[in-house]
Amino acid sequence: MVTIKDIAKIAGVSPSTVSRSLNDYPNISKKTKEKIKKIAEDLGFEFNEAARNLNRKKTNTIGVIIPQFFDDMRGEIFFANLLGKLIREAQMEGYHVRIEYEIEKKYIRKMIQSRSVDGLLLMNPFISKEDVEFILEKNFPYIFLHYIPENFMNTSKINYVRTNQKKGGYLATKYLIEKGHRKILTLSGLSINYEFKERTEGYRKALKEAGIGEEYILDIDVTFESAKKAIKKNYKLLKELDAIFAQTDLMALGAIEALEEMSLNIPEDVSVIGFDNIQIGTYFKPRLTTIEQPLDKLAKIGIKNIIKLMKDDVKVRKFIEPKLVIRQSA
Amino acid sequence: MVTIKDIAKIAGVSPSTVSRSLNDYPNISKKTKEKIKKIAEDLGFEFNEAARNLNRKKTNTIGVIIPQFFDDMRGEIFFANLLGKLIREAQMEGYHVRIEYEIEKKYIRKMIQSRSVDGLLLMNPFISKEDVEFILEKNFPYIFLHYIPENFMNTSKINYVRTNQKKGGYLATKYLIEKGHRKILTLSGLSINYEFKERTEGYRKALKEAGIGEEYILDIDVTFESAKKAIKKNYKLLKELDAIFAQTDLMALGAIEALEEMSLNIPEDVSVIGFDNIQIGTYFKPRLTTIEQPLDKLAKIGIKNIIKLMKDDVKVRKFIEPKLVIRQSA
DNA sequence: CTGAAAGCGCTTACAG
DNA sequence: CTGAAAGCGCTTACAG
Repeated sequence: MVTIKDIAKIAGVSPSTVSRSLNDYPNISKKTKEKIKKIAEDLGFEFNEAARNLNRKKTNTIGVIIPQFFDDMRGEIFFANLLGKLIREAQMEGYHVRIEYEIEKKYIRKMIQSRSVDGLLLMNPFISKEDVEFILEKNFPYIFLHYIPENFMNTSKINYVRTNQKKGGYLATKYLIEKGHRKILTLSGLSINYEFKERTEGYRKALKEAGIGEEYILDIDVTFESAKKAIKKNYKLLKELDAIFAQTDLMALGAIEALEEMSLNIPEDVSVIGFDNIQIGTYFKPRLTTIEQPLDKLAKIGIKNIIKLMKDDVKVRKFIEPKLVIRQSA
Repeated sequence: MVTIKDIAKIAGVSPSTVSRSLNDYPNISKKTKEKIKKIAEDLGFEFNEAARNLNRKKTNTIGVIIPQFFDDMRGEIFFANLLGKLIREAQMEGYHVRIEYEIEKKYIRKMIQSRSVDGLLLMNPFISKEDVEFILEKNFPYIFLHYIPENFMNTSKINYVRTNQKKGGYLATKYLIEKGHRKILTLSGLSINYEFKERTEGYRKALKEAGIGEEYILDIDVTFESAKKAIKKNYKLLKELDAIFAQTDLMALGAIEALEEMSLNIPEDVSVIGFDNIQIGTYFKPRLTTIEQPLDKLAKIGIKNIIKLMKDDVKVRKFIEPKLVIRQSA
């Protein structure tokens, strides 16, 4: 492997000069700088990353902690290549990304103490209190991405970048109301995660604004199958309804399948709106109307801000606005 | 940050002894070893990664090069969380993974020369000849994962882990034949990538084995839309056919939508089989019969073998066997 | 069983 | 504009 020492020897200068030249320091004569760059180029020299990191006390890499359920069904489909987007954004800013599951209790601690990363994007809702407190106490640069652990929801001093879930629920419900629907069922997963509570809050807010008194909330598993089952089971209730707000697209698809098997037409008999905007919705018939959580923005804003935070110790509290995507199902 | 020097001072020993203790060298008295471990634990000590990497001349990380089209539609859907699987497998083996797009011409070279990674999993079919030759010449540990660049297809000295595409095409076609079909159309993407050529070879092999003379091959874009269009356009041809082997699931779904719009029933009038086994196929009606490319195996075998190769300089040439998944569409 | 010393490949304050 | 020297935090051959 070629080092700056090798180059120094060939060029007849000191290693310091080589370092300065290759790093484009100002106080180096054009002549030697060019000579040295030429030699480095010819030899295919690249700085040894470990040596640099050790000396500079930074790694130019952003740690990303992903949740265990990331490769479950829901994760797989919803997070469609979020990792790819994070990698791309980081690379565009000149950083690397170190994506990991938190495989042991003190894993995050370890990443920090070993100085493996310069900052942390935390995407795990189940991150332990101890871990978070450690990060806070060390004043280590971090941002909660997409999720906030529930016990920190109400703390004001937390950094985050996440979708405005309540707004999403509100948009979905308001759209249905504007279409003339009054009896609107929402399929939620209240017991699973607070984001469903927030979506439901949005649902309520829209109903209230429209002066609609009746709520229909079903708290179920957030899967295709359980949505399908729930719709079939509540056959009677359904007769009175005119629209469904499913709080994930997969639930929406399950609901639609149930409705079709009951010979109901969508959206003529019942309108259905989903949440997430997974790509599948594009291929299903009827094409799914839904609320988009813009993952590319999540990635871009997350990366940009953790980098800013690594430099300046600013506060980062950003909401990403969800978007109504109108297609055929509602 | 706490270092072994700090621990040494507290324990009243030399840094060497601390290093040896924490690394569990045999020739250290139980007593001091335990004492030192206790102190390290109390202080929350972790080895500085950069220092270790510099000294040991390795990083414990595997580089993964992903293709630019990774976040295109096809990539997004087909590669469903392949990255997550790679990360998980690597972590289970005690390694990190550095996933990157090849953003500039000599990026791979740079990763090698800067000693950022110990080995490379190459997943880009468009990797340049120069890059590959550089890797080969440096004798740097690498494996082609899933793809092999076309100009190296016929070289015998290449390391790879990939799905047996020909076998996949064969299995799909053979299944259709066994179901009694004779006039089988295949929707391929011959001009896009050699993997489609291989699937088509498999198709041909199965036909030949069954003594079927007629081939129906459509070379189109491998998208939902173009498959749909192709089917509609070839309406006449279709009247004679009894089955379709679409070489991606998305094409299968496009074909199905076209057939349904033409009031044909699946599988009664026309059987359709796909390729990939993307998750969407599970939710569509009719549920998609398809050929699975087992991505979890790809990840696991890829990671396991690059690690082996980093240690031993063995040859790695592994095919992953695709699997027939029978559901409803054929 | 333990320590002193050299070295991994850089960067940079200091001196000239 | 350039060099010698110290230091980043480890590991390990050598000596005892």
